[in-house]
Amino acid sequence: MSTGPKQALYGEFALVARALGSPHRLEMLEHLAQGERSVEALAERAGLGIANASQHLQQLKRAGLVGSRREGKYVRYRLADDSVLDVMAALSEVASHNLAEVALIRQGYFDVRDELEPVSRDELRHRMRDGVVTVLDVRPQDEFEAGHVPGAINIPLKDLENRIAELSPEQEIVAYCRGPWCVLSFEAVAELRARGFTVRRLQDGLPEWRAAGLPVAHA
Amino acid sequence: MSTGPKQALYGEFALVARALGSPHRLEMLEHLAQGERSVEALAERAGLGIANASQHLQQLKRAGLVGSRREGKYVRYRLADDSVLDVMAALSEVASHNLAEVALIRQGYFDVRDELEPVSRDELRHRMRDGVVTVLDVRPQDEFEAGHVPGAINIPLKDLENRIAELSPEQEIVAYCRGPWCVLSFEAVAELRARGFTVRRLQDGLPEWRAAGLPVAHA
DNA sequence: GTTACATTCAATAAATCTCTTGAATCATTA
DNA sequence: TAATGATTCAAGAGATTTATTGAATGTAAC
Repeated sequence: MSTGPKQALYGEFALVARALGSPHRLEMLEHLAQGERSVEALAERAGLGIANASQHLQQLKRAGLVGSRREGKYVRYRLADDSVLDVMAALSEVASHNLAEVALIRQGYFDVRDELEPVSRDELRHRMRDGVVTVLDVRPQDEFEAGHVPGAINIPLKDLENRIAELSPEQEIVAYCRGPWCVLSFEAVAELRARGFTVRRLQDGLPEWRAAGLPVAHA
Repeated sequence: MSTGPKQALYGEFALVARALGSPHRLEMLEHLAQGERSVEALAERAGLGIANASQHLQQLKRAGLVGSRREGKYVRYRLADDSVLDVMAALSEVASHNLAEVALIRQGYFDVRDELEPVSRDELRHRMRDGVVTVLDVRPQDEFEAGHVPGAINIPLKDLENRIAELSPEQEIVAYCRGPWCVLSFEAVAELRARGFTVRRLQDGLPEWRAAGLPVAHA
């Protein structure tokens, strides 16, 4: 009595959820959201062995979360489609609302609660049109070059301290990075605030900006 | 070198996803989306032992997906908040887009592809206002009484064959049930179509209707 | 208080998942 | 053709998850 279509659907959905249920795989997905990546690149980012990373990727593939194509010696993996971004964002929402640990981690960057509030994509577009905001992309340079918010300047987080002179203290700054989970922008905001800048985070990151149909500049 | 805030966040998100990664737990969540339920009721629905169901529920609780309160001898579990509905819907989206098995199961109910297209909540509201549609709730009676789309009539799927005379063959019917995964409405649509009715499914189910801020009628 | 009942806890075996290792495959380059 | 490099396959040890069982806890009814 167990295997009607209902049970079959539950089984398929559970397969997808289980594929999302590993920190390493989530980290790989977040990087894949920035663009195509080889197995080797993903393995290095996630701190995994090549064979291990390959197995994780195949699990993601079986769950329909990623696709791959061979390009010469390399196999390039990519996110299956934008609905994967949606499920990642939904996961982040649930965890942020209902897990005290997540709220604590996020708040750990700031003294004042209000500073956590992100800027919406719409609001940022209006401010950009009025020219009253500096958009700061704190991702590594290669990710910036593969696509970024038009008009944004790129200072990777680890260079921020050295290159802080490039930022004008008079204009409000909006920082963004990879997506709703990416802590780079949290750290950037915390550091810049400590130096007296007016900074906020953009809601989510570049992948969601692109998925919302907004323009993306390429270097 | 492994436990920065980034890794901690991945770990929390993975905890949530793992909790979603079991067919039994997903089935319990779908029932909890209809309203509060005791451990016993959930165990019976999912075909589990009491102790086993209790453990699954505690796993959901640790992941922040459900809450509970004691009411006399019973412990009533409930969905933590509406963001849980979002993540369930997002899971359904990914699976439907990217897993051939899911598409096959869904299409298994129909001959013609177009009949799969659901009616959006907005479209249904307009048709209801014009009085040109019968809204059919195919969930069991107790779930209907706990809350339903105003004006809907309740014929549980298993009674549909006997009570088919209650439906007017002239008016279009829109059927709904528990949510994006619920196959009751699929089966109802298939059966009614076979008998010459004009039927479509509502997008998602009652929990999503309520979460969208639309009115809900009680008993 | 004692009894009955719903739920949780604790302990265990079976199943599944993860990571490592070394060999196999597939496409490029010499 | 041989050699190299990227990825996948296959097998096994270790850790985690699941379902079962029986005992413990907490609440309501007698």
